[in-house]
Amino acid sequence: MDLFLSSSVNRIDAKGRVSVPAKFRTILQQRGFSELYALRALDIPALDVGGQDLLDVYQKRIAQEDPFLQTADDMAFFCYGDGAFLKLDQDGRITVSEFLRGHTGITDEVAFVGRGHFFQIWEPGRLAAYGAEVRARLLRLRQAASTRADGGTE
Amino acid sequence: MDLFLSSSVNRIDAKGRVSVPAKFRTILQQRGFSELYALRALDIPALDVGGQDLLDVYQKRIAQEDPFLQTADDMAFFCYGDGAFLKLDQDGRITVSEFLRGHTGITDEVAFVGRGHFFQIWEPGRLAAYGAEVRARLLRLRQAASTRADGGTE
DNA sequence: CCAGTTCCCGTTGACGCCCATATCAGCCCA
DNA sequence: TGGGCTGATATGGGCGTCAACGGGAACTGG
Repeated sequence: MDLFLSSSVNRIDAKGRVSVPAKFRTILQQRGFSELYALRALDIPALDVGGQDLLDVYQKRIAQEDPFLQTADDMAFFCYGDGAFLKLDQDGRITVSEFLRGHTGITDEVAFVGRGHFFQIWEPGRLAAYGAEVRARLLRLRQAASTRADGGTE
Repeated sequence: MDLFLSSSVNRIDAKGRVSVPAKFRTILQQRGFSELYALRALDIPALDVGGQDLLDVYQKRIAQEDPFLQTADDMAFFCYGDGAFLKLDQDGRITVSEFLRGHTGITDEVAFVGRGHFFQIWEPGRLAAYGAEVRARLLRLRQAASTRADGGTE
């Protein structure tokens, strides 16, 4: 299976390194990437991480915009300025730089979360809080739907 | 018959493994799956488990949503982030990770419950409590219906 | 020369692979 | 009808492999 799926938490060592889960590394290797592209997510304290293919997606999106308009400028600023390459060492670890810590609040542990064609990096506590939010929203969606179907018996 | 049906309880051994019921394994093998896809259920302390086909169902559902809206994001987060692959060992066992224990409250025994095209994993005690709830709800429904049919004997 | 980084090695614990045993159900045969 | 045989299943445990992790040593750029 070549999808990023499931989540796990790894510890940061004294040198500021953390192991990327082996499952995720395997997927990246299959696609031929030895470097990760990381991007600060817009509205959550997390980073979207993937191979160069993730960057390509954004670049193609930007190419569609009119270069004279502000949107193109904003997008480019976002994806280059708020992005970074993370190098994997021989043991499959990355160094947790200030770039990562600042946006996520990461201190000594990192949560890796699969998102399908990419994955995310979180501070474990914040991830748990966000996960609860998401579940609450989905549950409301579901209840709204079943209430309509029932005709309101609950 | 290729439906997940009936329930059974198996014990977790000292290494944290538990046998998946042979009937369920047979069904999965017939469909050609050697890996299970497990997903934390939204409103109950159980996991929905199936083959990759179960994941496909969710992916198709997500594909219907506008990828730029929050709902699509929530759904993807739920099905990838709150999901995991469970690998069967050669004896048809899975290891009960923290991923399973946290959401279900499982400690030393696991209840497997058939649900048709997938099955569920429960902590036996909670399953019994939930079963009682469900029966009570169905009973009320039935009584309400027969009361109305009687012409309002209240 | 120093700080940060990269390479490399050893340790530890978790997990997968393999085999052994117990329990049970179905079955055959007397 | 009853008793033993047989095969399948659940369960226990030994052992090798690998991932996560810690730390020493070399390297590099300022």
